[in-house]
Amino acid sequence: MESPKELEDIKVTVDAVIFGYFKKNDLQLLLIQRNIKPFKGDWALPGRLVLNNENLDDAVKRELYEKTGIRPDFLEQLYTFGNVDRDPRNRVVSIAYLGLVNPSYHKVFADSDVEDVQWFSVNQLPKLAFDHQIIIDVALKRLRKKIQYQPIAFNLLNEEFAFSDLENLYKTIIGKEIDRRNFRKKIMSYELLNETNNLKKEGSGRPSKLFIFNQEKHRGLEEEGFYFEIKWV
Amino acid sequence: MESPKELEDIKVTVDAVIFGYFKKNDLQLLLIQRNIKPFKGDWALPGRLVLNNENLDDAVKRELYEKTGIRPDFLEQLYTFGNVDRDPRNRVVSIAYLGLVNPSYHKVFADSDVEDVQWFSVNQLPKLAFDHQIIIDVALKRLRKKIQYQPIAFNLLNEEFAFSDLENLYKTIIGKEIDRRNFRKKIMSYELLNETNNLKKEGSGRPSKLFIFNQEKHRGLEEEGFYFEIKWV
DNA sequence: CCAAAAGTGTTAAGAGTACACCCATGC
DNA sequence: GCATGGGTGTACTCTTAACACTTTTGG
Repeated sequence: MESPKELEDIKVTVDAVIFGYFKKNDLQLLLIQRNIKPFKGDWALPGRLVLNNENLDDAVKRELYEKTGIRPDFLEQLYTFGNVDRDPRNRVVSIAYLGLVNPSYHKVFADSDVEDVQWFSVNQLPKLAFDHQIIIDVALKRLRKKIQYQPIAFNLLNEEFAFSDLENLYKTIIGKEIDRRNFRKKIMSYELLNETNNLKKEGSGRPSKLFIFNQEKHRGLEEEGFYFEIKWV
Repeated sequence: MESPKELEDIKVTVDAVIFGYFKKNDLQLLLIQRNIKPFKGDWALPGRLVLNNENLDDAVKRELYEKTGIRPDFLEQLYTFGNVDRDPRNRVVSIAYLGLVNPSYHKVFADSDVEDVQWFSVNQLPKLAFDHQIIIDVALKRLRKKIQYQPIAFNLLNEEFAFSDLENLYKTIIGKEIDRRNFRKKIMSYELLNETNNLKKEGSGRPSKLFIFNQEKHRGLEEEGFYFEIKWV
């Protein structure tokens, strides 16, 4: 029943979907341009084969840092893509990760074995290699869902951020208008933001107070079984 | 920087965490007894190497059917476990799946390359091979969470079930008491249960009406962006 | 003083929670 | 008629949702 052709010879890779938030309405995604076949010249998620002696998480982190200069503030496993025909060369099973960074804290560069590294707006992605468009769709869906029950969006903002930044970030990711007053009330009710003495003055209008997300307090609450939730935003 | 030792030679497997609900308070899990080393004689999740020409999902389904006789009603990818030292023989990356079945619809048997197949109460598991206890912990956590926002628990019940069965199932999985009246009101408010004309008469007490979960209606609502939710049950 | 963005409170409707008695059956 | 489990309603509290004006700054 088993022909030799069916014997296992499967490559294992990791791929990373890294989101960065630039400014109002601009959620971007980190892509690399391939300089080898197949899909040479096309854009793809950063990723590579997993080495024998490295854990999956370490493999993604290293790959990201070495090939693009990024160390994401948030990184978690997304889903594993393993259909038979995803790569024309070999059977490849890829463990995809979802990461969040504040791009202003990380300067990206292209490693020598990559043609280029660039941020792309999620609304204007180039044609992607392999099944990477599907992976990105899954990642976006997860991100949209997850910011509603876990306070992970802060990883996309500056350490000190204005409340309107958070509000715009949520609007951008969810793609809906939200009621400013109710949103603020809800977020504030969790008492997870520390107010700083600093103000953001930018363009016209009244300057805004800056806040810092209190990671320690959040971890504490999480252990007590607390759950963050923003209903339908 | 790369020694030959680091070159990739990784095996890819799938493992399945299959839950079955027997009766009040008895959530069980399907395990097989290994008859080869390592961990010979120990119990483990059903699983095996993925063949070159089969998708991951197909691999789990086939493995389950061939080795235990089960075709789960609900099956989804859980998480991928790939730490370096999970298997003493080789580097193995395992894509774990979470499945739900009604055990009375599936008679289990042990395939020839397996010592035995058995259901175990989740509260009384034997010592498990590899890192399978960790996989099970992740699966249980996911199940507890997921029944609160997706109506998947019905896959564990008979097609026609009494309301109290559902209630006990939730109590068993979540491990908390729930208010019968409020629970019923909430579930009924989704209008996803069709009442049948049949009654369940069993032991003493008033017979109970039997219901059927309306899959089609649920799929329809899901497409409209409907979300099922049972708050903290 | 005008434009722009930040900051703020109240009310009405809906959802969640707590709680106890009657009903239908078997023995 | 009693023991067992099934079936049901109401009042209170808390959360959500809708909604608009004042404040602070720069130009």
